Amino acid sequence: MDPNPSLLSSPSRACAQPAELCMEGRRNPSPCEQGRDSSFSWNQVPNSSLTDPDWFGDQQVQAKRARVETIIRGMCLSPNPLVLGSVRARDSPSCPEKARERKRKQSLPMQQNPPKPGPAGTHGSKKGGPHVREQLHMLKQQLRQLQEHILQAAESGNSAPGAHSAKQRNGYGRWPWTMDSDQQGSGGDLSGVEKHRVAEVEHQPEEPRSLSSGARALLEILRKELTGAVSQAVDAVLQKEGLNPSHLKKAKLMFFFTRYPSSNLLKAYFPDVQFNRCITSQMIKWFSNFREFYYIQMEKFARQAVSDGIKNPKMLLVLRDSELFRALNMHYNKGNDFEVPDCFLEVASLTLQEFFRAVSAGKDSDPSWKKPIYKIISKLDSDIPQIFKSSSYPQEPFRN
DNA sequence: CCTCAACCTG
DNA sequence: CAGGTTGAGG
Repeated sequence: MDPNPSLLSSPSRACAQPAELCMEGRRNPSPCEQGRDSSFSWNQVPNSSLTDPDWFGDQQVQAKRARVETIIRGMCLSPNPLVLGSVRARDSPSCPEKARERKRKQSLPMQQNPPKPGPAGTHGSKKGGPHVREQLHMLKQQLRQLQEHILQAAESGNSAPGAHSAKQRNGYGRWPWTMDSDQQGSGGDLSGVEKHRVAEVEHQPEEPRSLSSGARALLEILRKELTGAVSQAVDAVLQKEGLNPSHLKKAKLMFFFTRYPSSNLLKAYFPDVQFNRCITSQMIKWFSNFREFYYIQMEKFARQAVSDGIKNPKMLLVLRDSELFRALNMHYNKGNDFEVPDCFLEVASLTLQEFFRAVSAGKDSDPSWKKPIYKIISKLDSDIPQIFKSSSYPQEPFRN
């Protein structure tokens, strides 16, 4: 119940004691208290940062989306979706669930009998993408079911002659209405356009009626259904496919609050990610890399301070106009579209001071001299603002 | 054994 | 940033 969270004495001290120093560059009285129920000043976040139209420029995501859509369209047109294999191909390296191959094998001595006839060097079967393939297959089936339903509906609820011709032309894997929508749109972008298209259809009061109103209404419904299905499919596939650039960006921002996130925490803050071993360890790895950069910078600047003849560690503060801050901000908040929380500056200052103390005391002769520092810093994680729990944060801050 | 984090490398 | 390696710890 202590209102003053007692995480070590250090963290608070960093800013509480040398008030004179802190005052220099600090703009606000530390908003990020470490208390359990600390209230984060999120709402006051940067009006300025919201003006950036390219906030988390999701061009990569869009590109990816376009690819997926192309694939899905391919599924519609080709009964033999070989295309699937090339789906993910490049960017994200697949994570072949490190098949723990128990090497105790060899109950048979000598003669290595590699049952794998495969070409040397290639990993047997698993070379295909991760789960994307399965997912696409599922989606394909779903679309197929939809097709069936549609046909059934068409047969039962419609006596118009026009409908029959449509049904007859509907060969395996060929859907007339998909052609139709392909024709009116620009080839590439489905999703974005798609939704508008649906809206258009809905509001279109009347079209030239060459078909019975029943048939026409049905077709419209069908089109709606299909576009909806495709849209969902795209989203599903996209969700994929593991971690995307916006996830990375979000993770970097989260680093301002937590240097040592637990996997549970990550799960809580990335609700749109389906965690499995690979994804989890990849994210953990991200933070590991973040820390690496962070500590390297700290050490670098600490040594600099030492060689500059600085004596009092308290003199070392990471302020928003410092070089160190620029380096860190550049790394974790490149677009500078996020306001770095003060709690991070405090932790950074403390880290810097710890490195300074260690180096100036010659502790760095010990191979594991950093360990104690890591231990200290690992206890200084702050709570992460709830907004981060939104899957769409910081994406589309202006959604509606 | 297995996991995790630091470390090193590309 | 991802891979691979290593050493500490459960």
